[in-house]
Amino acid sequence: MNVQSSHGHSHSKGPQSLRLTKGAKKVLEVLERTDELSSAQDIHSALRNEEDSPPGLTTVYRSLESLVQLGLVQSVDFGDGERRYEMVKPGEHHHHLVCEKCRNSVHLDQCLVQQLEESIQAKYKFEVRGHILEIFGLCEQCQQAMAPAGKNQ
Amino acid sequence: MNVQSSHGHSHSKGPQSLRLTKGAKKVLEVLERTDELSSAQDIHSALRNEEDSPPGLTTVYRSLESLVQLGLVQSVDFGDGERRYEMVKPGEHHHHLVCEKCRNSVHLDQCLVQQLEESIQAKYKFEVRGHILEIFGLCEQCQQAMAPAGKNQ
DNA sequence: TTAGTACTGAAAACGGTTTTCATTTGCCCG
DNA sequence: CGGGCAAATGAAAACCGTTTTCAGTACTAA
Ligand SMILES: [Mn+2]
Ligand SMILES: [Mn+2]
Ligand SMILES: [Zn+2]
Ligand SMILES: [Zn+2]
Repeated sequence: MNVQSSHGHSHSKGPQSLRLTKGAKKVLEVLERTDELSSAQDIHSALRNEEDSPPGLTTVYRSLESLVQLGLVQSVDFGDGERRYEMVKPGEHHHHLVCEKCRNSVHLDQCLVQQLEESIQAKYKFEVRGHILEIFGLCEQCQQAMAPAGKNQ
Repeated sequence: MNVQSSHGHSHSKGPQSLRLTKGAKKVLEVLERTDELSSAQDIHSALRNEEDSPPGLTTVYRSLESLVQLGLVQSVDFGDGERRYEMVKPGEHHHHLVCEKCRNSVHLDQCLVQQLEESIQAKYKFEVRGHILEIFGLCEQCQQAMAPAGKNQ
């Protein structure tokens, strides 16, 4: 995986390609110091609160696209229409247990699907290339907070 | 699971509730005879091509909402911003292998997540309530169609 | 019939994302 | 130093699936 800084001018890809532009660096900085998942808007407003000339929302989107392609960031889909992003170990990915009550999420340390790829390949002759997997429910704290009192929702 | 016909007037839920309205029946008819996943728009245009007074798109959305709640239909999210729907065995659900080339999908017969719920519960004290899981790749035909000739995409 | 409620649908609103396009940036080279 | 030029940027508009609004209609019970 070949990560280069912007204006490195390697005579390669066309526009919108895999350079770490100024904007992308700022986006990455925000993600670096967050353990939670952030939407494009989250990132954008974080930057507006701290940068003197923050990148526009469009640039944030474009940066995220590059960062995902570079394997430094993954995009996560909770099915609520708003994509979230987070840093990952380069080239890796993971899934989550998302609490429906407090919205916190546990980052799983191993992918449940990867270890099934072979059997899927064998059984269905299907070449797995990617997948979506997110698990929803209640985290330990919210279970407890729910049990004693009258169940809230 | 208590499925009743519209205007059955059980003195229960408020509006927007779990009745099988005229519109919902038509929607269900469309889904009954399709093996593929259908978007709301798909269903809507199917109905416009065959009904003399087809339900509006709004009604299609509302019907799908009810049908999902009734457990007769599941909504599936491929992460492309357009939700799809399909009939399921009442109260059940399943996942798919989606071919990125021909867009056909294999309906899996067992849920990979359900059998992991216990261990997740044990390891993370997380109460699983739901999940998203879809797998993308290449179906057998598309693999073959790809291998011999110059690889298309 | 009448009154009350659920259902319906056209149009507008919504909200996240993408596209457009004119401007700016900054490296390259003469 | 200047242009020259391609990449990067951002404001505004477009997009597009979905939801909301609200006024009209259909149905049912009394
Ligand atoms: Mn994570
Ligand atoms: Mn299916
Ligand atoms: Zn995975
Ligand atoms: Zn499942």
